[in-house]
Amino acid sequence: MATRDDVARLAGVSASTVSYAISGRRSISAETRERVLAAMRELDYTPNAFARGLAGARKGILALNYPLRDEGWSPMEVRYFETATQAAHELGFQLLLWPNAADDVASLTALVSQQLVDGVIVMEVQWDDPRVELFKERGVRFVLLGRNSDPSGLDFVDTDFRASARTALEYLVDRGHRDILFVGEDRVEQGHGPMVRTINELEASARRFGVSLDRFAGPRTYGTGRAAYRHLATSGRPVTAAIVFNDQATVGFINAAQLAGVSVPGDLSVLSIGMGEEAAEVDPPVTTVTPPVAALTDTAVRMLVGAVEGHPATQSEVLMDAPLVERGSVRDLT
Amino acid sequence: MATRDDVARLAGVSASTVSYAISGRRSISAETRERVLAAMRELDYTPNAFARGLAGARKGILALNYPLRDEGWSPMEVRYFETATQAAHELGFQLLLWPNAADDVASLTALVSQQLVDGVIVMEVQWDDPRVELFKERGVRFVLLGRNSDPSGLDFVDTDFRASARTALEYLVDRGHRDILFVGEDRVEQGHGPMVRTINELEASARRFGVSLDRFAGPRTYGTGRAAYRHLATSGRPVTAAIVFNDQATVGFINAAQLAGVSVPGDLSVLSIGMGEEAAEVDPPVTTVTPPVAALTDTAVRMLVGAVEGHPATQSEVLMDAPLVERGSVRDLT
DNA sequence: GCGTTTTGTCGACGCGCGTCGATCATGAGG
DNA sequence: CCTCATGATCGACGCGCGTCGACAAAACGC
Repeated sequence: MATRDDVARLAGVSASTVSYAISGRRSISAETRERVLAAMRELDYTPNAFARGLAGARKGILALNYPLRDEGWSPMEVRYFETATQAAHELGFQLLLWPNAADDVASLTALVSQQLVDGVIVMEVQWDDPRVELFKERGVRFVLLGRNSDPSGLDFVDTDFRASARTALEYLVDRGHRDILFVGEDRVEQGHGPMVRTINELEASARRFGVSLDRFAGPRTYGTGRAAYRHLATSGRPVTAAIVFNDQATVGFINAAQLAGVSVPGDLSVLSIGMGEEAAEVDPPVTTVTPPVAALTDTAVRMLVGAVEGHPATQSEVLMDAPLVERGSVRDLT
Repeated sequence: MATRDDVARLAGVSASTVSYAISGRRSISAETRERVLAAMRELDYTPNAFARGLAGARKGILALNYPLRDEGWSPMEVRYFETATQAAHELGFQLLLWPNAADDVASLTALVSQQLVDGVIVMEVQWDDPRVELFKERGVRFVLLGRNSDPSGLDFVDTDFRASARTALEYLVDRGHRDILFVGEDRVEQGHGPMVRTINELEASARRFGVSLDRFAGPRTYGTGRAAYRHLATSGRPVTAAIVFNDQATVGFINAAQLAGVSVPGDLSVLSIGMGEEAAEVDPPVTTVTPPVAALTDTAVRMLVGAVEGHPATQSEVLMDAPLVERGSVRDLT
């Protein structure tokens, strides 16, 4: 493998000139730069990542701390990782996945202490998240993809789940639905921000609109959807529409209804919060309110990279709206 | 951040002694080692990853080259990544995801030239895969998770798809099924090894058993399953069982059948190749023949790490069986 | 008792690069 | 003609660690 010295020798310049020709941090005559670049091409030279990381301030590696649950990843979660990786690569960074749990402070400390990464993107942020303290103490740069209970002064990017919940409920109410079932995940107690904010807002809005809101929750599985339908069928409530914030359960819910002879959306409307493109593949295609995953991760990665490279942060607290995509799984009763 | 010199000073030894106390590559008296370890603990010292990578032979980073398709990842694919990450972490390595396509030689070359990684695990291996040549030329250590058309002399770990296909077909034939539909993916032309090997073996076995085998293929989507059922319904063939090698399509296929009033497995049996644990969540739970993902990635990672650390390879060509898990989606006609 | 290995430790060097200070040539300004 | 700023380049150093050779002390063989 060619090194900087090889390039310098071939180009007939000093080693530091090669560095400056690459980085552009000092002025180099056009002619010299050309000679250097030509030598680099000829030798097929690429700077050694470890030497750069050791000598310079920028290491070129980011970490995505994404706690994995037993259920594995849903398509949406995969997209977070996918788009984050892509955004990082576009900016010349590598992306490491750290699947450690939020409270696995020991492992995270060990990882961080190696000084391998320039910063961390923190996923699945809890209401009271120990990672915030940990990274602050250690002087590790980080951006939250989500929010804890008090995110003031922190860099974060999050979906505005209160607004999403309002959007979803209003959409149903506008179409004449007055008896609604909410199917969520059983993670409220664990301080899952999106679920907490969604439920709070749904209940507030339901009260305001004067509509009835039943609730059901379970793990993120197909089976939870079926269980939710059984719950609905046996509850005796005159539910005409369901909001499902549990992507795996959505399909199970719809299938269970259909197998019971209930038509969707003829007899029962379904609106999903959080399902991705796969919602278009279901029969019927599902109307969704979905976080703008690519925009979220893109913003988070750029914020982190901006901090690493010393650009002044243009914005450090970002809330994004989740757009509603109509696909026909909600019937208009009016 | 404390450095090796700080530890040495506190322990009253030289810097190199600290290194040897950590690595154990030279004998150190028990007493000295204890002093060093105590100093490390006191200063909360962790060796700097970049310095290690620069000075030593081992870099502590592996790459997983996993070409991502537009459909994103299925649960199975996620598990490959997940288990590989875990295996790497257990062995003290970090794992980078390189989602570059197999024929994106330029990008892969650029990544490899940075010398950031000790080796690469190659996923989605094609019949004629340019990466094999690329990595060989560049002297990059790699292990194939899969096989190209001529894997002799290469390190690889793969599922024995011929055996899996045989297992699946025999299972159905043993239970009296004589008219079978195979639903696959439309990736045969692109040289997708598992699909090619499976189809070849299925056709050979079908001929041997004297059973009829219809075929349908499509992208890895829920919709493909529905299309497959329409195909079956309009074909007029007396099909009693389907083998589906397309995890997303499996659910769509079953649902379409059920909505048409066809009971699974009462009227139609379904056996999936390649679905993971999520098969248990479907209604009815689906009988599967599934690659041992964790064992595969574990073996691949260990092979790679073994090579990196200079252990003699115990085995460099591994074929693993995909076990059949009965879950009740196949009816016994005998 | 004296050579000879073994054990434990130290100092020095190199990995490949980013960057600081110094140098030298050039041209502008007086 | 002499300053003084500017542009272009070079040499040296340091980042933090792994490892080699050297060396003193201890253990061994006879």
